[in-house]
Formats: sequence, C-alpha cells, structure tokens
Amino acid sequence: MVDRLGKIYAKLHDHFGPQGWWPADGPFEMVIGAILTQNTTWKNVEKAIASLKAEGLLDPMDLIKTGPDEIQRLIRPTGYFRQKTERLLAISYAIIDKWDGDLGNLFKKPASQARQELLSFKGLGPETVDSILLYAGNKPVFVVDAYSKRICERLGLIKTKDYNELQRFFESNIPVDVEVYKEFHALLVALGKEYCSSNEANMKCHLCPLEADCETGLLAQV
DNA sequence: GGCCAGGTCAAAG
DNA sequence: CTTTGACATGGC
Repeated sequence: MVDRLGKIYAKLHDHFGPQGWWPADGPFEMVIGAILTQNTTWKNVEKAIASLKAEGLLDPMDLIKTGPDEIQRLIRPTGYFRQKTERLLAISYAIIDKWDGDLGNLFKKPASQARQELLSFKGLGPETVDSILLYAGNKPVFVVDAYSKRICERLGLIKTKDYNELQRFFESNIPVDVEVYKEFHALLVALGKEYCSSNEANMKCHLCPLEADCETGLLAQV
C-alpha cells in the first residue's frame, strides 16, 4: 500500500503540478481561511478575506475590537456567518491571552498537545485543526477531507469513513514529511474537484478507475 | 429549483 | 455507536 500511495502521489503531481497550498499571507490569515472554508467554496472565502484585509482586520487584536455585526457582514459570502464569526473571535481571544499574541507559541508545543488544545474550541473539528497544524504550524499531520475520503472509497484503498483511521492510513503509508503531506492533500482536492464529485453523475468517469472505461484514466494503472 | 461546496455540533434513533 | 438536522451563501 505504501507503494500504491506513492504511485498515486507521483501521478497526481505529474498531472496537476505543484499546488502551492495553503494560499495565505501569514499564519493568522491561514487560520482565518481554515475556519471560513468549512463546507464552503474557496472562491467565497477569498472574497471574505479580501474584505477583512481591506478593513485591516487580519489581526487578532483588531478583530476583537470590531463588533460581531461588522465581522458577520464582511464574511457573509462564506455562509454560516454567525457561527464563523463566533469562531473567529474565540480563536482571536485565545491567541491573545492564551498564546501571548503569537500563534508561534502554540506551534512550539508538541503536535499532539497543540491538536488537543485546538480541538477544544467549539467549531474547530479535526479537519480544520489539522489544516492549521500542517499549513500554519508546519507539523507533520495529514489532513483528511471529504475528497480524500471519497477517493479512498472509490479506489477501494480503505473502507472506513472514520477520520482518525483514514488519517492513520495515510500517515503510516507515506513518508513523514511536511511538504509531502501538504502537497498530497492539495492534490487530492484538485483530483476530487475535477473528477470525484459527491454526485456520481457529475464524475468524469474516463478518469475514474472504478468505472468500466477507465483503462486510460489518470489513476487506472496505479 | 435542486444540489453541492477544502465541516461541525447536538439531538435522536 | 450511527444517522440526521441545522447552520447560510453563491455558483452551476
């Protein structure tokens, strides 16, 4: 399985090229993006981040000085704007009075401890937290999302839908390397967006190895 | 108009 | 322990 995942990674990298994730100007902006992108297209997140940036609010201290109504208005395009505003404010307060104003202090801790601390926030689940650890903290933590689950299922790589089991599957079958983790996750999203929609009718089956005509597919000979 | 998007939580079954 | 509903906007 180590070998198969390695081949999948190589094929995806050949096909899509380097993804350069996460697109963010600094760790705090990355954290904001991780929260805002929950069940939402990145396109809408870009709008919201641009709005926050235009108001000079991409900083925990400036954010908490702003009224919730104003934040809700600025992030409206990302959906769930009331909940997400709460989450942005909660993490901002934590950065200031728990991590002394610097996310770097969180990332100095062992990954497992930082992970537990982040998971204790309401609204920060495993994917959001692991994205933060990997892309903002450069911790070797593999990020599992809806696409990686679906791709694993359709390729018959592993049956479980459990987050922790899927994460363990990837982490124990690819090299422990932050850059590889980042790139692999981003590549799985790229593949998923194009060829592995949740709606099977939208799948481009010529590239899906589970379909009959997939011999020439991207992953067919893996 | 219906379905989906780089999820998460609380309440049921 | 698994399933379901709520949260919400924008694009196709």
